Amino acid sequence: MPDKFHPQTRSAPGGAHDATRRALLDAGADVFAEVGFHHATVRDICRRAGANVAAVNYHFGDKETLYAEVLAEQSRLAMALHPLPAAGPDTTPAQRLEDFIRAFLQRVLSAELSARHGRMMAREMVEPTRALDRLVAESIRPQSAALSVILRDLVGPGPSEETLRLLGMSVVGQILFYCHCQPVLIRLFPGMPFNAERLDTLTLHITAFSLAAVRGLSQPPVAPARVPRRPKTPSPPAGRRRRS
Amino acid sequence: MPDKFHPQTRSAPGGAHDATRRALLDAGADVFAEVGFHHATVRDICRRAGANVAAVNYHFGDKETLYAEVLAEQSRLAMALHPLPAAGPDTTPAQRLEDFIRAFLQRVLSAELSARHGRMMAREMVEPTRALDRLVAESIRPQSAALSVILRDLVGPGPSEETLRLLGMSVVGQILFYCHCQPVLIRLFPGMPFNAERLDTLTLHITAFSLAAVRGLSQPPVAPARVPRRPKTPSPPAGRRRRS
DNA sequence: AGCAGTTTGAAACAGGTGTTTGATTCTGTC
DNA sequence: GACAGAATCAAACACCTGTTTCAAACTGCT
Repeated sequence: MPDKFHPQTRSAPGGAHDATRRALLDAGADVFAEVGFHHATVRDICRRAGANVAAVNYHFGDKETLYAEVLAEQSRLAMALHPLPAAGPDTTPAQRLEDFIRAFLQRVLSAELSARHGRMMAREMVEPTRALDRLVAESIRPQSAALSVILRDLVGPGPSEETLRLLGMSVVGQILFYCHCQPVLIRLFPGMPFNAERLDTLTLHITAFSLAAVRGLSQPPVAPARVPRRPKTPSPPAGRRRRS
Repeated sequence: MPDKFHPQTRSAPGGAHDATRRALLDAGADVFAEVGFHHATVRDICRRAGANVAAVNYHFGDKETLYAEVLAEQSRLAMALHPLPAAGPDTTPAQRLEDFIRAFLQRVLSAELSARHGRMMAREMVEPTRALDRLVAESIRPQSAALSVILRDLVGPGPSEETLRLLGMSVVGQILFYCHCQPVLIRLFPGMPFNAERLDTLTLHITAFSLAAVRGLSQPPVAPARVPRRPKTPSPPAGRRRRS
């Protein structure tokens, strides 16, 4: 009466049949990354996989399960291909921050993976599926924790956890910008790629920017030219309404 | 033989009929922001607008034109409600940067507008429609230029245009993070809102972070502890492949 | 009131979607 | 070689989508 059994349920890995299963995962990765979950049609995926329309439902139960499987696999793949380099005891926090930023950028922009992981994540931000909860638990939260450790080493014991979170988001925000805003970047600076080609430039810039920021914030009163308080209009819509 | 005339083509603004046209724009804004262009159904929009299914096609020609109109209007609205405060000659660059960041955050997170503009922009990043070109030309490019002017005043004439662009993207990346990554933030830090409520916190943090960064980068050789070069493994896939 | 033009409404259309079906082929095992 | 189970296939199903149709209601004139 409930769902039927689908092959993926049987965890038996030695199955001889799963050539089409693999083909579906690969085709699915391409299609989902290109057009997103809802634009993707199982007919298209099956065509590219050289399989029948019924293949998705036979091997995965439904389209959404295939999607979740693809997303998880792409995430594992990106993480395996571009892991955070192990830090020795002599590795400075600054170097570890650069490593973190470079690995993160590689994972989301990587040309080898056609930036599939980054694109799928960006889509997941805009219309989250059930797969996101798993991804946050298994991948994002550990990364967030790793970044917090690095930042803590940089800023010392002073700043609160809350401050540390904000610092982390400033770093990650810079990274993800190049992943999430490609359509605008292409239109705003045409002919100037902000993708895997420029990975090193971006890594070094974001690292330098963030390090300067963190160091500047850690030793607060450097204040070369304290801004002279101006009238300060905190009410936003007060601006310029007076043309009648 | 070609398209029929649709009311919006006639620019006559005084028309008495456009109550349903307005209702469609309003309902469309809600629905498009909530579920995105492709998930949105004209039936749903029309139901909320208290109009017939045919209303969208009658008043706008098709769904995509309605969408473009809604997007443009929301953009204008966000810009009008949270304009960049005019800067007097005595306004410091630092203050102008804060103004820019606050206005930007307000536009994308604003509760008054239910963050509609920000959400629609985020979706546009993931699956751009034709409406994006217009938006870049009319709204994003001017904003980008305004930010560049502020940053130029902060860093002086030294840094290249290219560097200025990177600085700008670091600032905007931090801002948009809170707009684009809400689904992750909610899961990662539940019960801790990173939305309009915390607008002031976010503004001050991003401003302080960016100012510290820009100042640190402008006077390069502060270098309190130059990182000692470590072996530096640049080849990413060298990791751990050896299990046979 | 009468009438042309505009605007609505219910219903239908045409096309695409994920999924299911049931027969057919393949595969490994006795 | 026979046979059970797994895997594939073409076809159909059920549903939802944007859009069209065309008659009915409404509107502002004269």
